Amino acid sequence: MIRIAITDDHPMVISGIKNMLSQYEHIRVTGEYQNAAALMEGLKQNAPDILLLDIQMPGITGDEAAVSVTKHYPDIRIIALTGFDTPFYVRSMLQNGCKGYLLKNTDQHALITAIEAVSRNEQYIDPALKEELLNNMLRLKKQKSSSAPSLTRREKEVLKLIVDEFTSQEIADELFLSLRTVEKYRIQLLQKFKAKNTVGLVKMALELNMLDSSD
Amino acid sequence: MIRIAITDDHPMVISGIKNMLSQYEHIRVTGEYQNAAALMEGLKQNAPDILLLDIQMPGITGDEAAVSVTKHYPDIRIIALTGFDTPFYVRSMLQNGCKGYLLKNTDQHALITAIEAVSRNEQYIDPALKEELLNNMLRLKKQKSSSAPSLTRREKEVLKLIVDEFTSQEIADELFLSLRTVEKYRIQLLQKFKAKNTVGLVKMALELNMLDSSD
DNA sequence: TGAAAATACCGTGTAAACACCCGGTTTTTC
DNA sequence: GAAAAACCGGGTGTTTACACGGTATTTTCA
Repeated sequence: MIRIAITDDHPMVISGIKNMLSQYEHIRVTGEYQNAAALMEGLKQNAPDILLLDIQMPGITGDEAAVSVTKHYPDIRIIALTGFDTPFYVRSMLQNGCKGYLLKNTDQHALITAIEAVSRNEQYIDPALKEELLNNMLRLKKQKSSSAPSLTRREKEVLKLIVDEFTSQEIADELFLSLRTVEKYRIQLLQKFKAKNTVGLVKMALELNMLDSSD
Repeated sequence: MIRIAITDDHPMVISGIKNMLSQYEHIRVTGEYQNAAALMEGLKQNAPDILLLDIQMPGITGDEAAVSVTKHYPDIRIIALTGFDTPFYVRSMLQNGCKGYLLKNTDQHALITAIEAVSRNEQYIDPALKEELLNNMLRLKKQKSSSAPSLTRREKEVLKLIVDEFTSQEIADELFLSLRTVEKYRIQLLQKFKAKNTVGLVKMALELNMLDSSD
């Protein structure tokens, strides 16, 4: 017997999910909430095994709600519900303790599959969303790397060591250069990246993936 | 008519690919090379439309070769070939101009699909590899976030501003604190993250995704 | 082959970061 | 209601980063 709570600010969604689940005898909906406050109240009385949680609710964002729930009820497994237009939140949600991720336009089969997978403590992510996530990741990186300034061999070497938390003196020792020379490269890097300080440099270097072995 | 060149240090692989492609009349193998030097020589004489490129070759790494080829021959579309054990390189390869990514144990159908997709200038990544990539990404992040130190409200605020390239004085002005107080938080952060300097701090903060809106 | 870029070095100076020390109040937590 | 943690501030000093100036040799590439 799997007990399920649903939280969504649209009553129609709740109704739809209940209808989809109604024919399964081993699944019972034990709570319905239309906002985060009602959810937290309800959990005190009756904690479910699985929580279907909308990530777009008025007042509180999904990841905040997820963090709050997992903190107080670590045994509740959360399946995030969302529209197709929010791949941005997915990673954050999964890191905040969600075991599953479903699209709202999912069909009955996927819903049951997700619930049963998560109740076995497995992860379930909607296949369409998986695809979207991966493409997002790759596309994002490629766009960014196109705007990366071109660095010389020495600049790259120095940058790598900066990212590895070397000081200028340590870099000088490592590359057999004078301190001044290294400091000059630092400033050149700052200018090329239009960064204000080393922090900006490191962020750019990491985002643009400029630290690979390639040339 | 699609012209294809193959570069792999294992003659058997080259032979296998040629055999798989032999029955397709619109595909012709126009070059076979067993190392990067031979490849670069061959391209001068006879540039193909598509290059099947092994990423594990003696002397030169795949991404170096890919960069070199795309630089001199931007019209050649590269499909990277690899074993299953190198998800690490995939992202780097795709950023270095590869349009496709195939596993060496791929079957004939996938090979043709990839070649035709890439010749239409689309991207093709082996489905199994896609799955692996995504899991790697998620798993990596989750492991890391479990080892994240817990920060207080102020520490998080200061950390965010540090990552935004604020100096201590600017942070003090922003949060209406004294310079000394901010410097103290900086040192606390360094200790909590076991970082050597601000660079380490920023790297950890970015990797651990500690800059979300959540509390 | 000649201009441009990359490499390497130096002088001088200010601003920022880092590292210790110390004191106190307020809020959280058990 | 006591203990712990978070909060806020200060003193003093060293190290590092950043900024501006300069010269000279080598490499790269059109």
